[in-house]
Amino acid sequence: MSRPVFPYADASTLADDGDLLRFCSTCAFSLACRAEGLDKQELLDLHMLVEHVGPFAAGDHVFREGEPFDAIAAVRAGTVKTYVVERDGQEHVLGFYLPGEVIGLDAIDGMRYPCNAVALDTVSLCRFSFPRLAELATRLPGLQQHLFRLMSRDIGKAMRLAGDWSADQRVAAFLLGLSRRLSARGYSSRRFQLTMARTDIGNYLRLAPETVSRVLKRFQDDGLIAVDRRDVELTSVAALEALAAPIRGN
Amino acid sequence: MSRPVFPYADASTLADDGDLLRFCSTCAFSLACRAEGLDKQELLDLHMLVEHVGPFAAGDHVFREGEPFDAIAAVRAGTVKTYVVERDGQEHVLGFYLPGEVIGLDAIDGMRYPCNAVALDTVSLCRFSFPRLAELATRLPGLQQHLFRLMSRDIGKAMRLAGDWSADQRVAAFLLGLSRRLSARGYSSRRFQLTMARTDIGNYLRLAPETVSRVLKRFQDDGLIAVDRRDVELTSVAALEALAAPIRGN
DNA sequence: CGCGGCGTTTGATCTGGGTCATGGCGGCGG
DNA sequence: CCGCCGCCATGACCCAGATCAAACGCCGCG
Repeated sequence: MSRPVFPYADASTLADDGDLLRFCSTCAFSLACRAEGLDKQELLDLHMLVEHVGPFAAGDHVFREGEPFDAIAAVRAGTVKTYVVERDGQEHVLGFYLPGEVIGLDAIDGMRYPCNAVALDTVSLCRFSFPRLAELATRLPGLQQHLFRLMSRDIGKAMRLAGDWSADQRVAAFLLGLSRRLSARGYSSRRFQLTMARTDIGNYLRLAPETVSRVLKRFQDDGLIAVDRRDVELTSVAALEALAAPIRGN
Repeated sequence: MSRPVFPYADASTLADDGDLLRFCSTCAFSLACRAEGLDKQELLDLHMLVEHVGPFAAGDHVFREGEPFDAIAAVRAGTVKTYVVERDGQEHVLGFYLPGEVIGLDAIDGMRYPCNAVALDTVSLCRFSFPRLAELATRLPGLQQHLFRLMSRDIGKAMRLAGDWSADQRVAAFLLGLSRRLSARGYSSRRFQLTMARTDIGNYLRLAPETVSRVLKRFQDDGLIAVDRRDVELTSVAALEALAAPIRGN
């Protein structure tokens, strides 16, 4: 989490709202805050405390379990995986974070990162010092509200994953979740790459990697998807949604 | 959530810190804020927006899924269960909330309660209007920080429950979690009552109620606990902790 | 171009816990 | 005091998915 840093020293030179919007879109986090009603000056204040860090190469760690917490980060590009290692050496994947999503929120309580975060491909981040962000949030109610929403959303998401769903339901919900999240960031919702290994998917969904393979194979045989290695195409979103329906959201 | 209301109209009459502490202890929420560094005046501000609601009788609903969200609540006495009902009628327990714990945080994102909350015994609550609480939090950094921590903690808790633990591990962690949370509020950590039915425990831990029964029986045969109907005594905390170790926290 | 390793696929077998069925027990109302 | 009803316990059986085992590509490297 300490890397080449490119703070927005020139933030005050923006000319008009068009500039501002383009400026914001480099970091999804502030875009979301814009939706919460922050005005131009407030967004500039927010951007003054962003550090762009990265790129991280696949396999690089963004932070490690136990390190002191000082910042949350929004993914700007790439995929981040968070995980813990059980005492028996078993890896336990907590989440995958795509562009626009925020990592580190679970570290606020405890003031240490409770898990490891690793880049799955080439990753760039927007880093926000949390003390400074919290301080700013006392002056910008929209920012505070955005933080509350983000955290509230993560609570709901984690609770949903905890259900006792079947392997089919889990995999279908996982694929649809990726699809939805990618399309929200402008990528195709039908075709995309799995940036993570089958083993990672299994460790995330609490399934053996063999089971993930088998389910994907069966989905393909049944015409729900087309898989080739890490490339996926959803060929029957409706059927997937029927399977995943009970796990709303994700 | 609309019930007899007893706002703290007389908050400003407190004489000294002893009074204040006793005053705070009626609501664990503000006690925790006190630890975050709120001073006397700030605590009084906080108390001005508390509403004591209840009592609710066993089976009464505190709120229902889909209702508009306007307030979070700290449990003052009793146990609250939150749950959702799947489309197939299956009940899915999301959590049990003991005195001092806060319900409704998962409703901030979405502005509607995403689940039902029901009293398992006689329940009293401290209700905090969320818009007013958020507004106050912009003026009291310690309060904001406390809210961030609470939500961060819930994220971690939900993620831990999502692991693929064995029935023994789940039940052991559940018992220890209750023990720890109860003792934090001054109750015995060795002997306590299960305020929820076996079915509820199963729906929370993703186990069939029969499995809960069997595991409790085996724990008793192995000398880890003594169970009689809803009364439990932990007779070998060490052994339980060895089982539950991987599920740290709870 | 051949080699080696890892991620993945596929098949065979095993098992933890779910499901179904039955029976006991304690509490409450009549 | 009796009988009903909901919760709990216990046994028999079954199945989804884990585990074990083996072979197959894809890819980087010498």
